[in-house]
Amino acid sequence: MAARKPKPRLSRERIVAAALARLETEGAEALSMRKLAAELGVDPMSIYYHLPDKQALLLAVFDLVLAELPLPDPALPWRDALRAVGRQFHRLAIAHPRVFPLLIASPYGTPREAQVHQALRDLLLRAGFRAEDCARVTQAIYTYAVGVARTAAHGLRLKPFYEPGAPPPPPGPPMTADEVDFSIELMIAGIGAVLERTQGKG
Amino acid sequence: MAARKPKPRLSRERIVAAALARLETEGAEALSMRKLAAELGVDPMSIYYHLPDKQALLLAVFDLVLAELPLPDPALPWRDALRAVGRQFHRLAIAHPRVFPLLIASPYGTPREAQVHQALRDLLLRAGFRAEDCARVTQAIYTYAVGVARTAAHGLRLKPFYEPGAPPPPPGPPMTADEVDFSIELMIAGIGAVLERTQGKG
DNA sequence: ACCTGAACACCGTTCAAGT
DNA sequence: ACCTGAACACCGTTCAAGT
Repeated sequence: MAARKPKPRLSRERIVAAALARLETEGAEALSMRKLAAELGVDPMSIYYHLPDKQALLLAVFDLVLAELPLPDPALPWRDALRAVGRQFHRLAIAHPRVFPLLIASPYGTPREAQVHQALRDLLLRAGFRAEDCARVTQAIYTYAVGVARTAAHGLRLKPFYEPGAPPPPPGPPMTADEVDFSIELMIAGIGAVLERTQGKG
Repeated sequence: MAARKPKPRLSRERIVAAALARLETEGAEALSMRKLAAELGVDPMSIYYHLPDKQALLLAVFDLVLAELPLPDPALPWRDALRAVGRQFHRLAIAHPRVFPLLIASPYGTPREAQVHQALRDLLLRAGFRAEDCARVTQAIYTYAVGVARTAAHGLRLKPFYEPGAPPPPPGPPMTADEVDFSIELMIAGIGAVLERTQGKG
């Protein structure tokens, strides 16, 4: 008779995937190296053979999630390309409401994050805007995306003040598609206005 | 001879102030109930008489910091009022680079946060915009502020990838005043454009 | 009313060892 | 090469007790 748990061998991939799954379903405080190991049917220290420490594990999870974000389409006019990326990002933030708050709180960047950033900058450069404007606009977009990530996860979150006994609040209500579209158009209008101001473009 | 440490009696205020100071100087991971108690020259459990738990302590710290943010001036035209609040918020975020990442990662709101939110909404209402636009614009502003809080604390933070041995990165480089002003003008231009679109206002 | 101290159920990680 | 297990130095918090 075969073993009930096939124990398909540990690997970096399997660990990171399990960490992501656990994070999504149980929340951040449930993600400990020990519980994760237990779930994988393995000694806590086994994880450390594949990843140096918990911080590295978290960053691997972040990068896995960000890999789902498509890069802006260089064939599209910049407004359309930005709108598409904005919507995709919102979709992702809604899909991973436990991951993004951790991601934006982290002081470390991930490779994928840098890649997306670069792609946005290239998009604006190709649209013909001045290089220093592109850098600043990209920064503004990035800044806004951070905010979307949190708002998507927690909503406006003005009401539920903390009460010691109470269970942690559910991840919602998320930003609606309408609200995000409103925000995106607001940003695009702002970018257009600022860029027209420094050069006759649009 | 008087005691060397006067031990000026424990109080909620003293605890919260010490927590904020510790957070700023030593970073988040150095803020444990035990270390805080040691610094206050007191048994760890003494803190629990004044505050229910660590989460409540953190929220008290957040509210203390946010109390420094002045409300928008109702006498000013909305663009000027928003610009002033934006700059103040950036100044605050720069001044508390260890606090804001925790604040924006938290799922709980604080009373002061709700108060600021309400004041922004009132400002836009008084400016004569439609109520539902005001709500959405306020949400966009809030969303952007969250991003500013993180960018101010960590910068764009695309480069320093995590290395296991290395010490945690310093809190900077912060967003510069120029970059923030660029962002603020971008947002104001966007708000103006969106609002003009739904009604003939400016 | 305000503070203490032992105890409990956890953490992440080091280090030497096993296969 | 890959995994284990004991051990260390921590956590936040409960609970009964002291003043």
